[in-house]
Parts: sequence; C-alpha cells; structure tokens
Amino acid sequence: MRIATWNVNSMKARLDRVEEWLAQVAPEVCCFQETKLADAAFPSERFSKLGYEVAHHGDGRWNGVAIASRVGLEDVVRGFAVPGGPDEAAERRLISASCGGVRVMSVYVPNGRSVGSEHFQAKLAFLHDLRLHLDTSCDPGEAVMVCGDFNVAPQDIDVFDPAFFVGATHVTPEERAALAEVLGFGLVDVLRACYPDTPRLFTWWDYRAGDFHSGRGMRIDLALATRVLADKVSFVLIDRNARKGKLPSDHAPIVVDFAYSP
DNA sequence: ATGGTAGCCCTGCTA
Repeated sequence: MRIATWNVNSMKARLDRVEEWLAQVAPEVCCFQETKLADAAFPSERFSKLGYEVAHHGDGRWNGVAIASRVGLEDVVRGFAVPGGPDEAAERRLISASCGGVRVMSVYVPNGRSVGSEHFQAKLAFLHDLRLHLDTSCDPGEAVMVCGDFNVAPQDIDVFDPAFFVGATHVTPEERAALAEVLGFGLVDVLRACYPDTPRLFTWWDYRAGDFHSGRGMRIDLALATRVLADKVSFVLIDRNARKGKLPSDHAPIVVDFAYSP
C-alpha cells in the first residue's frame, strides 16, 4: 500500500501536474494540503477519472485539505473531533478518513508568521489540539497515518543552515515541543526513521531567489505513522522531481510504501 | 544580486 502527501499550493493551479503525478506514482491514498479551493469547486471528476474518491475540506481562499483514495474513503471527519475544542471551521486545515484499513489524516499546520505573535500561539494550539484529536478519535495500537505540512522542522538537520533560522519560526523549541507532543501519541516520522542521519532531506524550498536550485530548503512536510504501520515501511521517498519543471508547487511530495494490503 | 516568486482575487496579504 502506497500513501503519499503533497502540499500543492493551489489545486487549481497545480491540477495538470497533480494528475500527471498521480498517474505516474499511483499511490493508493494521497493527502493534499493548500488546495485553496471551496468544496464545491474541487475538481472531483478529474480525480474520479484516475480512480480516486476524494474528501475535501476547504473554503476557497487559503488552506484547504483533501484525501484522495482508491481503496475506499469512509468515516470522513472535517476538522477536529475534540468535544468542546476550538472552532476550526474557518481554517480548514484538517481532514480524516479511513482508507483501506488505515485511519488517514491530512493536516496543514498554521505557518505561525512570527515568533511570539498571536498566529504563532495559534500554531502551538493547533498542534496541541491535533494531539487531542488523535487521543479522542484514534487508538495508537491501530493503523493511523498523519500526513501533511507541519510547518515545523523537527531538528536542525532538517534545515539548510540552522544559523539562517535563528529567531525565525519553524525551528523554535516551542514548535518542536508541540510537534513532539503530536508524535507522543505513538507516531513515527517514517522518513527520518529510514534515514536517521541524512541531511538535506528537504520538502520545501522558497520560490524566491532560486532557493530550490541552490539547495536552501527545509523538511517541514512529514509522514507520521503508528508503530504497526511504521514497522512495515518498505520504501520512502521525497519526490524532488515534482519540485522541478514548469509551474511546480513550492513543496515536494512524500511517498511511503508499506508491506500492508488493504 | 542586500533582492527575488507564486497564488489568491480582499491588487494586499499569505507563504
């Protein structure tokens, strides 16, 4: 079973490339972030032609997340399943569904904008609430996969130059602690588990100043799996080719294969 | 080269 995740930075702008990529890579399940579409505008028929059902959660301006699956798509939950939790409806940053026996979540964590800002506090709160969502709706002993753009680089090895990021978001102890809280549910960062000491495993490069071509990136997109799944990972890849060529997203997809059949 | 890109349609804001 192949599960992928990709921040596409507008599904409308990226649709041709996404179709081409899905046809080539053929994941059973793919999580998308930053679709920037309203639910009614999502091009479901284009995905149907490729054999995918899609559940989407977006309002059309920013954010927007989706799960595409060709191994079933059941028990869709939009936003947080946290009783009394925050009203996430206006943000559209989380969607959950069961696909081929795996509880899959597509997540787009807030950027945070600047350290200490109200947006930064909201980012920390979002990660805290994601843990509550997991605690409320899942069992760490079951097959759960949380994929998406976390807007946190877990370690210094995950940025091109730690000195460049001093004072910046994505690398602070607070953000890393909040991410660790999510992982503490019982999740494994499957890419880092496969390549514990490999630098430059980046998933995002700023469009500006040729950052992709000069290798100035960060690893902020993650594929997290519960142990029962993580133990069955047979292959994991950041598809840098998808960051090249005409009209790329600023993020590369992550592809994970499991020795696991739906 | 002390700037630069991309996407949205709130042409300023977000990333």
